[in-house]
Amino acid sequence: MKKLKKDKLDNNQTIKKDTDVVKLIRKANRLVEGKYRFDIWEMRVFTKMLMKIHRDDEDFKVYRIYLHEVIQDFELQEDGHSYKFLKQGAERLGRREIRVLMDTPDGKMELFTHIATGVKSFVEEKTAKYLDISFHPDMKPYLLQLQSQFLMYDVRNILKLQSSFSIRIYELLKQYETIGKRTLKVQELKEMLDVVDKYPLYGNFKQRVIVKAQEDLEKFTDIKFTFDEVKSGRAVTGLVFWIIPNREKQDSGNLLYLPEVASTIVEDTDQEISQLLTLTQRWEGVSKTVVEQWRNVYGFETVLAQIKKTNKQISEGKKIHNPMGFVVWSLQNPEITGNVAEPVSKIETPVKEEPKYTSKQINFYWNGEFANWFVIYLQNLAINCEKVLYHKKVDELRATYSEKLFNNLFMFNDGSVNEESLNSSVGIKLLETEQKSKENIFQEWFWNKFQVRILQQRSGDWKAQ
DNA sequence: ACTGGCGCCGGACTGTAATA
DNA sequence: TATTACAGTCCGGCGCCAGT
Repeated sequence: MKKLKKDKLDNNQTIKKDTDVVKLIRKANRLVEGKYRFDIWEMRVFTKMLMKIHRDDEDFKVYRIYLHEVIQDFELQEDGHSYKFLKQGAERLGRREIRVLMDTPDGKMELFTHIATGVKSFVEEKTAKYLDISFHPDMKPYLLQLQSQFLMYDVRNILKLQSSFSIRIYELLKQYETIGKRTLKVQELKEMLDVVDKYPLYGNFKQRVIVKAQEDLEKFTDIKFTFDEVKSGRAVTGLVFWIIPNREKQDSGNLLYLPEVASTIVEDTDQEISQLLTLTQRWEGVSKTVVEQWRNVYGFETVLAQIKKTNKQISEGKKIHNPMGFVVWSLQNPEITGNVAEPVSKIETPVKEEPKYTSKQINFYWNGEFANWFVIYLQNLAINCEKVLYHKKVDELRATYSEKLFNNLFMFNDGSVNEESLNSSVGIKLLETEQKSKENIFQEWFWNKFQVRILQQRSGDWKAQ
C-alpha cells in the first residue's frame, strides 16, 4: 500500500467527488475517553464502521465494508495485499476489548467489552472484496441515539492521520474545542491511550505521542494545540492543552470545520456546571475550572443569577467589554454593584476545604483562573494604551516575526486582524517595557485575592511565603 | 559539595508497513 | 519475496536541581 505524495494530498482538487460529502462521526464522550488502543488497520476498520452508522439508527446492523472504499477514503493504493491487511485488521478489532465508564443505578462502573462481532470476509473475484462486521451490542449506548454528551466531527479530519494516538488525541481535544483548554494528568492520558506499561520515561511519551500528535493535528486537522507541563517537584504529572482552531485547514475549501455542531462539551455530569458553561459559552476566557471555582466560592444560585443578569444587560445593549471580568468583579463586590444576592453560606456550598496556600493549590490557580484572567488583562492593557505606543508595539512584533508568521498569528485568511491575539501579544510587549513579568502579575493577583504572598521555586512551582 | 531523581537528546534496535 | 522506510521502543550520557 502506498501513500500518495503529500503535495498531491494537499491539493483537494484531486479528491473524488463523493468523498467531498461531509461524513460526520458521532461518539459518546465516555467512549472518546475510554481506555483502548488500536493499530492503524483496526482504526481504519473502526472508522469505516462509524461512517456507516446513521444518526437515526436504533440498532446496529451488519455493516459491509468494501476494500475499494477503504482504499479511496484513506487514499491508499491497492497492491494485492491490502485485502489481507483489511481482513486481519477487522479480525484483530473483533478480538479487541476496551474499558469504558458506564452509568448504573449503583453509580459509575467500568465496562469491559468487545467492540466488534461477526466478522465475515468475502472475496468475489469478479465484483468486489468486502467484509461484513457489526458492533458488539454493549457499544450501543456509546454510538446510537446520542442526544447529549457526545462528540461529533467531520471524519475527513482524521483520515490522513497515520498514528492512532494522534487520532485519539484529536478526539480528546476536539471535545474541549469551545472551552479552548483541557487539563489531563499524564497518567490519565496514558490510561486512555492504553500505554501505561509503555513509555516509562515521560520524555519518550512526549516525543513520540504528544509532539507527534501536535505536528499531525496542525498539518491535517481543523484544530491545533500547544501544551504546558504541570510538575510535581520535577516530574511532569499533568498536561494543560491549549486548543486553537486551525484556520488554515478550516478555510482550505474542504469544509473540515463545523462550528455549529462540532464542539460538544457543554454538558457535564455536573448539571450545575454545564448550565453555567452553557450560559457563558460566548464569553472570552471562561473555562470549566473558572466556573467551578465561582460556584465553589459564591454558590451556584449566586453565580447563576449574576451570569443571567450580565447576559440580560448585554442583550439590552449595555456595553460590557469583558463579561467574565465583570462577573468576577460583581461577585467580589456585591455591596457596590447591588447586582447580586448575598453569597450563600459556606455550609450550603460543598467547598473543597483545601487550604488556599499549598503549592498544589497555588499552581492550580496559576494554570486555571489566573491564566484565563491574564489573557484578558493583556488585552485590556493593549486596548487602553496610547495609540502611538500601540502602533509602535505592533511594529516591534512585526520586526520579531517573519511576515508569514506574523500574518499566520495575527491575521485571518480574509485579511482582517485577529484582534484578540494581536492585543494579547501587544500586552506582553507592554509588560516587557514596564519590566514586569507574568510571575510578578500573578503575585499581585494572588495577594489581592487571598492576601497571601507567594514565591516561585526554581522548579517553577509556587509556594506561599 | 555531593547525591539521586529527573528530563532531554541521540543512537541503536525491532517490528511492521510500504514498495519493488 | 526481499528490500526499504519508518514508527515504536529502549538505553546511556549529560545536565539540572532539590535535598542533604
